[in-house]
Amino acid sequence: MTDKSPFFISTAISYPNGAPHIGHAYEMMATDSMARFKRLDGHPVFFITGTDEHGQKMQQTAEKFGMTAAQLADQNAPVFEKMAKVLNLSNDDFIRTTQPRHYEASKAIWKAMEANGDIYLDSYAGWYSVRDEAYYAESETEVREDGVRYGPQGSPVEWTEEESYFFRLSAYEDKLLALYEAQPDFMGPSERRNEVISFVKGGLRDLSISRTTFDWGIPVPGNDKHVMYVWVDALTNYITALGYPNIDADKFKTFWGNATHIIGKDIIRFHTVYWPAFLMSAGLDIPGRVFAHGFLFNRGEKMSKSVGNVIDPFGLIEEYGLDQTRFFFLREVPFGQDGNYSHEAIVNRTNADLANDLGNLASRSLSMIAKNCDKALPEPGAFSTEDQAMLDQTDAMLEKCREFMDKQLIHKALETIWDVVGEANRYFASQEPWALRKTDPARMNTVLYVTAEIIRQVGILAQPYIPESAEKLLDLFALPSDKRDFASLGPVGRLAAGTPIDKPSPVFPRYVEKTEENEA
RNA sequence: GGCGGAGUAGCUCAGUUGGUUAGAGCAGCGGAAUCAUAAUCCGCGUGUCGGGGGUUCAAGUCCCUCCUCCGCUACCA
Repeated sequence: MTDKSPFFISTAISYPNGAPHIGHAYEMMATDSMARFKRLDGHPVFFITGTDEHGQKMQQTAEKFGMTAAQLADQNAPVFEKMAKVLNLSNDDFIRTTQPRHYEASKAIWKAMEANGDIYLDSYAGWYSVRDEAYYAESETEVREDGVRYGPQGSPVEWTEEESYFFRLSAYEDKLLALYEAQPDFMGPSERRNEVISFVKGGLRDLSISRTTFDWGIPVPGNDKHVMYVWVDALTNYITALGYPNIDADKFKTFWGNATHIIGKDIIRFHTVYWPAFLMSAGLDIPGRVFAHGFLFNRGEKMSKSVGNVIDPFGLIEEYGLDQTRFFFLREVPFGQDGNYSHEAIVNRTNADLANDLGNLASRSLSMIAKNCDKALPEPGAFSTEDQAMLDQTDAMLEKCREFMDKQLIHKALETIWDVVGEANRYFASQEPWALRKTDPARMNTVLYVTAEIIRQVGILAQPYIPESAEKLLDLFALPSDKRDFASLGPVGRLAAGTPIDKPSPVFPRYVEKTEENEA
């Protein structure tokens, strides 16, 4: 109600040298919930995701399939775009780094860094890992029994010598440390801070930012023999979306300056060291927050193609339902930590929280209204202590959720909402409206009214996480679309007596195990 | 090797500045109810709070030490 500042948020862009996996989907779902939350809370929001299509890995993968890198990108990027749609993302743009606008932005930031005296030409020789896209010192590598030399990440390296442009990262050590000091919330979760700080304190070497050994990338301005290092290119996508280099346009002025980047914990260094250094060099504002989420494991095991336990997001959604999938990962996994997936866990969690606790509460209370109150929300009497306590807890949800979401604690926000759902079930059972029907209909009306009001607010607050189901839930009250944002939460938006309520249709189906009996 | 984090009920975790019988959710067991999506509500845990030692009237909560796991980082044959 107070702060309505513009909000820019991004996922990392995905590398489409293969099919999307659950990790990509997870990041998208989580970021989407934050974008939706801010929108419903009255902020202008710009939310982007996309694909990072350049680099040697793309080129090599493409060669394996006998196609060009561009063809591979054109084949795979749309799958990621489709996934965003299937996940019901509310993204305002989808950046592909092969788009002309992105070439323009990348060349512009390069020139800006160059104009600032931070780019110089030198040469680089060393052990290079194609998979890691990185050079390693000889001491970091080892020759294994198979006669092949491997880098610290376990990927093969080869001796490479090339002319390369360098970014004067070493000049930014103090500035970065000052940034971390001045902006304690610059990165999260907080455990990551020390790691990054000690890395920077350990001394920064200038960064090689161009390649000549392949050509699938954005040409370096003024020297076509070089393509940009894929991370210069990739990070720039965030401002491409805002129309960079046109920094005087409204879009850029409105949304750049306090960005929130949601990323995986594996790429935190690129986002908390390189990216702010690039931005400082180019004279642009630094993001407000970089938050790294954890990895998802399949029954405690890392997912990998060789183990064959990779989860296909499309299949997951088909099996359990979109909102069930969204809810499970956002509620079950503390955001920022690693998480676990299993069939039992998702069935338990979604059946218990969605179908049983919320769905059934809506069903039993609204059914009673439809049957006993002339299909309209009854007029409540004076609120009892129990009624008022219940409403107070409900009205207090927004404030708590807001605080949690500002810190990317998605699971805590959901916990707050579902605490109310649990309390509402206890309230409903203890008030026994079905018994009051005969003994005290007026009191029954009050209990049903209070319960309906709780469901209204839960529905509104659940929209960022389970948009489709929340919409259906609110439809049960025929709530107008302009009464569904967070400004309608709390006492100001109380349901009006007389609101028509039909016999409710189920919003959250239970997941029933497939057995041979059920199949037949 | 260094730095940091973690080790609490079957599972996932809470446990403020040390203080009554260590908590929640889920799973499990028993009961109630029948408005409801066989959903809901109530009751039920002999947990060495990783091991050992110490400080204290009092420690999961502080100190020392050891073990295990994880992250970052360094290095040596």
